[in-house]
Amino acid sequence: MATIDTNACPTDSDLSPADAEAWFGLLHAQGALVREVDAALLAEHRLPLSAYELLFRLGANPEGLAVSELGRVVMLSPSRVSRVVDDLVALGLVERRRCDTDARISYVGITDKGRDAIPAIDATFAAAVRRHFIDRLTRRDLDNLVKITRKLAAS
Amino acid sequence: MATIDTNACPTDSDLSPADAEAWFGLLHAQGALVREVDAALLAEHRLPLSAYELLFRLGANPEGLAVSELGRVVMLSPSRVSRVVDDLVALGLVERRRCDTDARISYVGITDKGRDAIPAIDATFAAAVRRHFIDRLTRRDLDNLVKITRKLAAS
DNA sequence: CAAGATTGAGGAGTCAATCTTA
DNA sequence: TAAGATTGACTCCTCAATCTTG
Repeated sequence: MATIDTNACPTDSDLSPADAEAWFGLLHAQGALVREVDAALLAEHRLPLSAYELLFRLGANPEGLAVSELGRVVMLSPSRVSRVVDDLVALGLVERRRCDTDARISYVGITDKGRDAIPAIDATFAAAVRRHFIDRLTRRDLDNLVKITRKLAAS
Repeated sequence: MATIDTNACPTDSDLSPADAEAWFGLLHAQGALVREVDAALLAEHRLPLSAYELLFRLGANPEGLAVSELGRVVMLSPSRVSRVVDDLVALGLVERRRCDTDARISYVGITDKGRDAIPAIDATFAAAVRRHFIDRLTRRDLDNLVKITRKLAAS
């Protein structure tokens, strides 16, 4: 309903109605998507999406990642990463490790407990993403989306 | 860089690498997009993107919209709308109007000052959206995106 | 009681300032 | 001095509780 209203209202913007629909459509669809997946993770594991993404990246990098590297990978500021890591450390899923060659760096690595926890969390994540995103689109749609987001990322 | 790392790392997720790239690619590209447009609006008019969108919808509805309607159109909670409206009222761009037939409803309408302010604000918005989004894609990409977001919105 | 709007509390995220080490 | 991490103060946003009116 809201979406139809939004799209049906060809505003006075400098943007053409088609361009405006592309922008607001993306904005709103993606907002709804993130809300759904975040809510599923929160409900089943009390972890927000950003904590999941951090944990997931650390699972793929057992040697650990510096806070700033982690921030680049998940697109979060160092300060936010630092606080999410605090939370994950409190849960025992992750640990901070000293760097021998440069004491300024704080490596973050997954713990055994964290590694054990990943499959269940990932199942929740994957189910939500499939249900609200993947399964609603064709393979062709997804390919197009990847092409588009790659173009946008090349800035 | 960050994007390439992200995409190049074919995680252990239940999601296929292609599906994961579509999800995270969309997540990250859209996050960056919103940041850019929001920053432009903030820098040039001291208004966040959500205030712009409210103002813009009200410009297209001179008779005014109820707070809850406005929330549906811009995809914000009623409480958030209420506070953004506070800010816009303080700036004199918008006003609250009583509803004669149902005193529970608070209509929000644009003021003359608000109407006068729209063109400059919209120019900033449109320029930012073009620069970071529209101009980076082909017409075909945008059509595909609209098709995709429509499918996603039909939930 | 239910619906619309507002307020309070709190989560998620940022930037700027600070602390430590190179 | 500058780089990496953390902390403080702030914004944006939501949910739950409250107030008012139907």
